[in-house]
Amino acid sequence: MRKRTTLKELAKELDVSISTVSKALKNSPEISQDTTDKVKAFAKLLNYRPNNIALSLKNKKTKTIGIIIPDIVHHFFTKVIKGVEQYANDKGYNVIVGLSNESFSNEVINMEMLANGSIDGFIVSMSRETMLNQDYQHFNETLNEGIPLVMFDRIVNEIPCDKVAVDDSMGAQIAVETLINKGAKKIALITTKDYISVGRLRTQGYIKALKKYKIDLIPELILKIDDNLLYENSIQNLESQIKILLAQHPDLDGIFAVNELYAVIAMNVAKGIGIKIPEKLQVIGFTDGMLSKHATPSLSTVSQHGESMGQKAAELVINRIEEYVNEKPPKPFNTVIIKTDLILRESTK
Amino acid sequence: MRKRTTLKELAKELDVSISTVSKALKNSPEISQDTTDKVKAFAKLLNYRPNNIALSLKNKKTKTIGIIIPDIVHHFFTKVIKGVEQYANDKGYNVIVGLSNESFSNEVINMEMLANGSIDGFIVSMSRETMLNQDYQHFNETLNEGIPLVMFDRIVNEIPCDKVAVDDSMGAQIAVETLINKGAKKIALITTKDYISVGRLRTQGYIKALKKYKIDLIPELILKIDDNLLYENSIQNLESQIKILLAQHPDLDGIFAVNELYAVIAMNVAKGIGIKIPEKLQVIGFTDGMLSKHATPSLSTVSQHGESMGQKAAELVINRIEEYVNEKPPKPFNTVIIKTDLILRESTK
DNA sequence: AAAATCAACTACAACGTTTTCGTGTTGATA
DNA sequence: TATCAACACGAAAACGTTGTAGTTGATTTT
Repeated sequence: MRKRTTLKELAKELDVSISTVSKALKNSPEISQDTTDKVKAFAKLLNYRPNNIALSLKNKKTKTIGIIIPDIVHHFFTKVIKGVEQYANDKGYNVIVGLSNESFSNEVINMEMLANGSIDGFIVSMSRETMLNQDYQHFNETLNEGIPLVMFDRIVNEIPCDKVAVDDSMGAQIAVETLINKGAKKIALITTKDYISVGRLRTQGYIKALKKYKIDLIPELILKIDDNLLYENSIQNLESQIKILLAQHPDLDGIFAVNELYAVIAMNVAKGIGIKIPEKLQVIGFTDGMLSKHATPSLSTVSQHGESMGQKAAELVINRIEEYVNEKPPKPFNTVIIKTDLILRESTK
Repeated sequence: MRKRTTLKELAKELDVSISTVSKALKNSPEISQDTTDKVKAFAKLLNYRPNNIALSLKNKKTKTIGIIIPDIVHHFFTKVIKGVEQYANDKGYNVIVGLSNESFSNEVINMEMLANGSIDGFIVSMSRETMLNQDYQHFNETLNEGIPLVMFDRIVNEIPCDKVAVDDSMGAQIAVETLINKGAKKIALITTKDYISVGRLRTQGYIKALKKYKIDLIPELILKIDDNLLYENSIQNLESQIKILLAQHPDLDGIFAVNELYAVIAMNVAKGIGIKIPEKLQVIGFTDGMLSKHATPSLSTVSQHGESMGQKAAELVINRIEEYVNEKPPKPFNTVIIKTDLILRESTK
């Protein structure tokens, strides 16, 4: 087991000073070509590579960013991570992932664990519990310590930082308008409880679309799901609610759901009781994941471009990080809105 | 913007030495109760938290582990990461994620980027290209440098390290035997090219099951998919191959696919040409993800317990890491096999 | 009263770098 | 021959910690 080579070792073997070795490896003009060549050759021989940690300590930057998300087993977040990785790696940054599991305390612990110098900046999507508590102290503390923070998807006005969001309201509105234009007269909404910002915004889009087309809003047609329950229970609960909805409103001809899972479940329930999709009932979801593509019928859905969001978020944090070092006057915070695309498939006419 | 507090600052303000502050915070008996109290109070006031990087440099361990995977937009890998995170966080470790995107050079670059002191150990699932190249030098180098490495899922004998794998062959065999027991006489296999170890092993399981039941192996019934193509093309290619297969073998009554995507696509193609599932054709996949649960009909599948794999892998690396520090004689390497479970749903009788 | 003990600290090296500021040779110039 | 760059290199500080090895001054021991 060969130990890592250090400058000191190279210096000793070559009988020069550590400084000389360091400079030679950096092609400093201070060092003669002769020595430089010798040092480099020897360094290569011993497979020298500088110790990142030492560099981090010296430079006070780690070249890594932390991303904190509520759940990794989720197509959307996974896309975002991919985007972050891409941009970050391009810029020579590493990405360290923390999972909050939708828990406030996990989020706090994770951020504290990383804020001790391990990372240069954060990219965060809040946990459900944090949104519910509305306790943003850990974010503000992070910001106070001068650590850049970019929030995405689940964002909130109270925190002064850069943000990346999907145009939830508009995406939803367009989806619902599309249903209307394709002939739907009575459209149900399957959404989350209000404290989830994206659910709330998508609900607003639904309402706007109805208003625009002067369709009366029927509160009974809005299912607000509490997916705080266990996964299996939550699904069964949703299924039975949809069953009731379809039974009570046999003339329902459109469903808009705020994620693809809800949409697919709705389709499955409807198919189960013999309702033809899209002939009798049209469905549009949100998030263009595996489920949408391979459901039967395949699901028309609003694509959020998670990868772009990730890239943008990474770009924003890294800009802040490198801006801090240049001591420029801080720029005002941006909120970047990523536009959605409606992808039409078989679940709409 | 309040800067991070250091021991030095605390020392200066309190007019004691840095050592005293450090020791007081660690409750050293060398320091009087009086001083200890004062230091602690002041540290709390200034929100002091030790700098991780400095500690890493001093202790020569970073308390973070790197996980390198081919793709993060993939239910199985995502489950594994979750398992790794869980165990690692429990033990006070952070997790840094690197994506190879199935590319050999990305894998190498990512590992080199992290091996420079940023992490204490690796958890890796090889990229497709690495398996194809059979170039494992970067792994061996890592091991030579004394960095523990645990491989999972896509493993290979040539690398002397701990491994975590699914019992691919047995999982597949049981699945195929189940199809046979449920009345299937002519069973097709949809698998990957042979250089993917898991595909190869699952193929072996298929063959074993046929042999056991004395069913002749018909080479035409084995579809070896090259998913090295772009996603969309790859899917279209697969669809047309399945279409041909079903046309040429109208008596086909079983399909075993080595992942859930292939299985779902096969079901969709079959349904498209009017074949009833499971009455006429039974299908079993591999990997228990979202698709399996919510396809119509829902897919019977072999569950690989990704989360357990992740936990086990994390346990193995961390054990190695902490073993190294204790300078114990190295233990022989383990290969842990995680057993699969067959989950029966609607795609089988 | 000298020596030993003790409590409560401080100094310093070390972890691996980078970088600033020397410093000792050269060879050329005045 | 004294002066001065130019050249090639080295010493040391700094990043933030920790732990070992002093260093005090006071108290106890003999």
